[in-house]
Amino acid sequence: MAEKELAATAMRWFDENARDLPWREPDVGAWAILVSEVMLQQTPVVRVLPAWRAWLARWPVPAALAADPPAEAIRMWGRLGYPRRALRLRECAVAIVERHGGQVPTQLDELLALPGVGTYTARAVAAFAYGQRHPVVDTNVRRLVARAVAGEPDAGPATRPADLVATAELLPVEPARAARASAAFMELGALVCVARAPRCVDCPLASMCAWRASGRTAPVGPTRRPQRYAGTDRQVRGMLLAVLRETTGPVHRDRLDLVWDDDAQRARALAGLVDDGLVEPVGEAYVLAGDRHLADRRIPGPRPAAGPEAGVDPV
DNA sequence: TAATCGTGGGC
DNA sequence: TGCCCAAGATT
Repeated sequence: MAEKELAATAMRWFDENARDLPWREPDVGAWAILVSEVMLQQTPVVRVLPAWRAWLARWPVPAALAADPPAEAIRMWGRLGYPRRALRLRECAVAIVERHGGQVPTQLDELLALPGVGTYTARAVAAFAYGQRHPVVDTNVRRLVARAVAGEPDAGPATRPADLVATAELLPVEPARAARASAAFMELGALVCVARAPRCVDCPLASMCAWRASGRTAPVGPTRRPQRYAGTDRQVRGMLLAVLRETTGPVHRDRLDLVWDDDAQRARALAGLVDDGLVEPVGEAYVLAGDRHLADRRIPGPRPAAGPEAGVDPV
């Protein structure tokens, strides 16, 4: 009972307060929605907006992206973070061309089988692009349901099957309305029922919120967060990739040496980038994956190559 | 299950 | 300033 009421109230609020996001326009196709969902994985909306427009202007259909080398996708990804997503999105485009005739598949299991598409993204596409009735559970929805329904101050660290079940029970029966309810829950979680300082004063669900009814109990223990960034391999990877991204053609390793002092850590980070398929070694230099054809460009380095360069020959 | 994987803005 | 956090996926 209260469940239906929750969705109905959230949707009424959504009618008046939804942000004007371009991927919510009615004529937006499944590919554009899929691209937005991947970009929005752990990346704020404001940073995604321009990247999404540029990406779709260049690759309006999956086949277009599939036809370009990974390096182009990595560059276009810019500074959105987690560049493996760019790689996977391109692999995703390849899979869509090979397995689905260039059309984003409609079935949940087919979507889940795509590279870089997990529990959340598959359901988001099925619901928002195709109007199917699936629970769409992201961090916002989990937090909102944990508070409003379970009366807890926060959700657990990862999405579990039980989260999908709990959210599914809140959704209206009619598929299109269910999808809209999911969007409304997400928006409420993103704008009102936020993590740090929830704005219960502005929340339409306040009167039916279990957490608020309990007096907004505090979290039990300090939720551990091993998130540090400074000095990690992640930071070094980011700095190395930034240099490669902004350079056309091979970057000599002596140049990459300038990026980070710790030899062992720098080597580890670089090896990781190669291992992930983001970067390729070319002789004594490195390029973004798929840019080996630029190896005949002059490689900036202190020592001009004498004789035929080892390892530069195309395979 | 928990760790890993970028980046930048807000407080 | 340093920490928290943002529409997760993968191993």
